[in-house]
Amino acid sequence: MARTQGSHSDITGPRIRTEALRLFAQHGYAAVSMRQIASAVGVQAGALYNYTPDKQSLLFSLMEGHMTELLAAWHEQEAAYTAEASDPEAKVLARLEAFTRFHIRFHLERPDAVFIAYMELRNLSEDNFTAIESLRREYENALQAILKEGVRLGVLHVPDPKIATLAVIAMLNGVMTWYRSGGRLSLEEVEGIYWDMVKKSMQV
Amino acid sequence: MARTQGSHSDITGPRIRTEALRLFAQHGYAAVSMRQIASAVGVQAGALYNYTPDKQSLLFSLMEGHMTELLAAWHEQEAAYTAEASDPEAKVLARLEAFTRFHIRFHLERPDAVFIAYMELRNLSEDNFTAIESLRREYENALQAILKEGVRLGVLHVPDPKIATLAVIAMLNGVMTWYRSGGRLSLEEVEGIYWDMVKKSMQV
DNA sequence: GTCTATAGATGGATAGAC
DNA sequence: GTCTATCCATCTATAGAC
Repeated sequence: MARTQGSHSDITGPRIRTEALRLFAQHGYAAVSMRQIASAVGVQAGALYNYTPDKQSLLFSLMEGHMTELLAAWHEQEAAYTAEASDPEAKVLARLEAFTRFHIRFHLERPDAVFIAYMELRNLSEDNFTAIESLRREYENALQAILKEGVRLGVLHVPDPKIATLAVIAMLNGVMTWYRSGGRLSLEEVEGIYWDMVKKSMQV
Repeated sequence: MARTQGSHSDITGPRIRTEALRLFAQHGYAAVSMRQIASAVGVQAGALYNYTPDKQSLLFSLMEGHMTELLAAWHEQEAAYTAEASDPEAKVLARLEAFTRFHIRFHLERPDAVFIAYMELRNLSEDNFTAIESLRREYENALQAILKEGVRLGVLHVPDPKIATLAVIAMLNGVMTWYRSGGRLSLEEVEGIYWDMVKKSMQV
């Protein structure tokens, strides 16, 4: 994968992120060397340091980018769905369904980023960890707000909103351990099956 | 943690496993050195090789031990619970509840082992990976059999038993990300909340 | 069974030429 | 911006003394 010597700032930057993401997801951050990443990109190890001050910053940047994208995508999606429904009761259920389907779709589209965002938390420095945890909590709070609203309106039965939030997200995350596109079930069917379980698990 | 030179076969062996488990869970297999493990145990790195041929075997042994314990404990538990109920319909629901409560309890008692069994799969050699995956599938099949039986008897509604199995296990595993003993909720309460969700998510 | 010492490999990161 | 070369730390695993 050797490349002619010269300047390639525009393509090398993104390529480093792509390959690092893939390798970190496959082997784990600690098990991947800068030389491996460089080799996958087609440059020498030294060249990586034109794009990241060190390995830790590269990991953090990947995780932060993912979490930021996730939050932005959800806020956009939520706004779209919420506008449709009529009364508050239907609206909160529509938001819950929207969250369920959005979460599955978004995460299945980026299995590597999701994997890293969860598995590599312990390899973040203290400050970096705090920052990522804060973004994660923000996302969880989005779902928790829906559940609380549902309880308030009497359309959901949730003994403990915090636990239910984490339980739902954990359940939905499970889809990534087995789903392969082109398999037995379409994405639409998978979303439907999970939405059925989520909805029923909180029935009044 | 220096220790007087001499023979300590009986205590060093288990101590190595305990400390390796803890360190692997905390920092990840690839990020933990044999020297760190040795230091935690109170011996020099060379001494570890009296107990394991290499680092990889140590990881595998920990994971295999955990999975074997899990299966043995469930088989024992299942037999006990199943005997109680009367008709087949009540029996299958009792088994599902038993599985739910057992899974939560067993996993909360060994957070480190569980964490490793899930997170370090990618650091296993090919053969070792196959062996652990086989044990994991065996455990999943135990739950899947319950769900299928429930469907057959008409007491459970499950669009896809395989997916439902993985969804339930994923949801229950989520408890480990937040539960701390001595916290707001007792283990009994937590089990109850999750059982409520599991049961309802499969209601006919 | 544990120690000390070390071989041999590999890691992150930097310096300086082009 | 990338390369080559390299420093220095650290790693796994082994050898041999006790």
